[in-house]
Order: sequence, then C-alpha cells, then structure tokens
Amino acid sequence: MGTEKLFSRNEKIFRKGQSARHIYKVKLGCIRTYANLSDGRRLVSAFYFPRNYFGLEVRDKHIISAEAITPSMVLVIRRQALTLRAATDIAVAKHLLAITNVELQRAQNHSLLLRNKSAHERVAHFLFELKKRNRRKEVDLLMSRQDIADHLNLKIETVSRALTRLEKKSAISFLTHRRITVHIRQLLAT
Amino acid sequence: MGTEKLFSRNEKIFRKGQSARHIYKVKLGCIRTYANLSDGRRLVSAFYFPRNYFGLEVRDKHIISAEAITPSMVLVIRRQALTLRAATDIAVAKHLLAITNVELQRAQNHSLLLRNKSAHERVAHFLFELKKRNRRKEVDLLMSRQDIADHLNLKIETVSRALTRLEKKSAISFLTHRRITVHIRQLLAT
DNA sequence: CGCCCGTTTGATTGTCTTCAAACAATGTGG
DNA sequence: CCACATTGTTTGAAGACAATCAAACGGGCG
Repeated sequence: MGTEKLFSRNEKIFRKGQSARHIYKVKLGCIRTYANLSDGRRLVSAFYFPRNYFGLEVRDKHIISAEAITPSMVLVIRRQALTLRAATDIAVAKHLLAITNVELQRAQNHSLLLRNKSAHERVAHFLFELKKRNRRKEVDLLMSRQDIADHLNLKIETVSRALTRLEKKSAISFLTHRRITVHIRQLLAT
Repeated sequence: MGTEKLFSRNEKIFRKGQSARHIYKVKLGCIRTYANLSDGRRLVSAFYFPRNYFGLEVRDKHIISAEAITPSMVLVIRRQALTLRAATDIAVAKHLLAITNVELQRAQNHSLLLRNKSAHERVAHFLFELKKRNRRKEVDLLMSRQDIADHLNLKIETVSRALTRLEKKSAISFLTHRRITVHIRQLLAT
C-alpha cells in the first residue's frame, strides 16, 4: 500500500498549509517536522525514524512542515485510500487509531517536558528516548545540535554544554560528535 | 435545560478521574479547573466566568478537577441529554462544537503563552484577557495570587512583582489588592 | 485591638541566554 | 596535496531573569 519515494538531505516532504492528502511512513533515514514561529524561531515538533508514521492530521491541512534530515526513503500513502479501507477493515481502523494515539501521546509528553524540566533534564530525556527507539548500542545523532535545540526549546550552546556535562558524568561517551553511546544507568541517575 | 446549583467558596464541583456525566455553565461567580502534578505543584488550567462553559471532555472521564473560587451559581447539564439533543437538533450540535472550539483555542493559546513569554508578559497577557472577558471598567481579581501563579507557571512573588511593575508603568491601577483598573493602551506598550 | 492570612518587598542564588571567540570537520579550487 | 573557506560544534565570560529564602506589611475578622 502506497509508493516509496526518496528524499534528499533537507528536502521538503510537505509544507505547513498544504492540504494533507497523504500520510507517511519512514522506511530509511530520519525526518523532522517543524513550524516557523512568527518571531523567527523554529520549533521542531518531532523526529521520525524507520517504522514511524508522520504527517497525520486531524483537519484537512498540514499545520506543520516536514523535511528529510538525511537522505530518506519514505512510504507515501494516500489518505483517502487509507480511510476508505479503514471504513470496512477493522484491523486497518485499529492500526490507524493506534498510530494516532502514539502521536498524541508523544505531543503531550513533550509539552510536559518543556514545561517542567530543566535544560539538562530535557537533553537527558531526549537521549533516553533516542536510545529507546534505536535499541542499538551506538546512537547516531542524525540531527544537528540546532535541531535538538529547537526541539527542546533551548539555545544551541545550552545543548552543547548539557552534552559535555553528561559525558563528564559518564552518562554518555562520544565516538564522534554525531555518534555516541548512552549509558542508561548513569543517565537516569542525573 | 439542566438544573442550577450553588457551590460555596473552594467547594469541589468535580474531581479528576470522575466520569464526566455533566457539563457546566457558570451563571454567577468564578470557577477554576486544575490538576495536581506528581511533584506536588498545582497547575491551574483555566478560570471560568458567567456565561462560560466548563467540564467538557473528549473521553468519558474528567482529566482535571474543578472548584468554585467564590460562591458560585452553576448550571449543571446532563451530558447524555445534551448529546442526544445534538443528534437531532443541528443548532444544539453547532453550539456544542462552538464551545468545544473555544476551549481548544484557549488551551492552545495558553500553552503557547507558557512556552514563549516572559513572566511579565504572561501577567500582562493574563490581565488583558481578564479585561476582555469582563468588559467592565474595574476588573475584580476574584482568584488569589497563588491561583494566578499556578495558572501562569510562576511563583507567587513573581506575580506580585509583575503587578507592581505594571502599576509603576501606569498599565494598571490598584483600587484594592483584588480590584484594579486596566489601561489597555499602556498594557500593550509593555 | 490584635491576630492571621494573603500579599508585597528585599537580598541572594542558580540557570539559561547572549555575545564572542576558538576549535573541528568537511569541502573546494588551485 | 595543500591553502583556504564553510559549516557545525564547543568553550568562556558576562548578563538577564525568575526562583528561593527571609522578612515586613496590610486588611479583614473574631
């Protein structure tokens, strides 16, 4: 169901305001969804990895934009086709509801995080989630520090400092700037 | 439609977790909805004044609690009765949708406010909204400083300082601690 | 009148941002 | 292959802001 499509680095997948005719599933790569605020800042809503769905909308228009962070293979599914199938096939309907719930949950947790947690806690939580979603030993930070900062509502320097502090506390180790290992035990002890 | 009920100061109207069998309309007084966070803090979601509806829920359980701030007269409407009428009466259905949208809008604006604005801006915005909803010359601060603080995610001292600063800038004048006049022009110039 | 609660004020601290500069990694043209 | 530019990241110092701790104030009510 749907057709695969390749997006290059920083290529737009959909824009805020466009009518939401498709939903998307990451096959390979990494996607960010974001909005540009009126004051010039950028708000990165979420990152998506292989097997994640994105582009779900309640209304008929996208309220955020999406871009590929790395070259990414994306399954593009016609929304109408999906809702039609969901109307008759209970399994499809359930699946659709499930991925919508995942998304809702993510949004709610994230806004709680931003409201209640300090900069260091936000970064630690972000890495924790990354690790959970990746399950491999090493975690690739496919997104830039700026992406992370805009996601956590922090300045890029603050993100950087938080990372070095976590390394000093042996909660993470840098292999390269963009590739780390996460030591869950020490991370949660922060 | 519905029955009027009188609630005394600080009396609970519904609790988090209760099944949401009713929706409510303020006739007289002032209501707060709130949640107690796991860390002991309290989060005041919103204040409701005469003609406002509250207690709307998407699911079947209340996710927040509600209390009367001052002695309040409240119209209690059976939810089932309302949705039944909405099923046949388009006007009722539209009305229901409208008040739900007001609520959604309020929630979205509020979380934007908390994310982007400084303490002083939050307090100024709060007073601005109060004034808009009140339309009278004087504005009664029926809620305590603590209520305001918990609504704006600030400490009580910060709220107090913001208020005195606004007075110094002639954006507001105190008649008493709980009764002020708001000078919109100067308030927006902040 | 005096107490109590809510509020205001003051001094200090901690955290994040801002401004500035150094550093590292990668790419490009000669 | 090297000199140089570009981009992304880290580090340092100073400043801004709200939280915290502490104390004084004021109004309402017994």
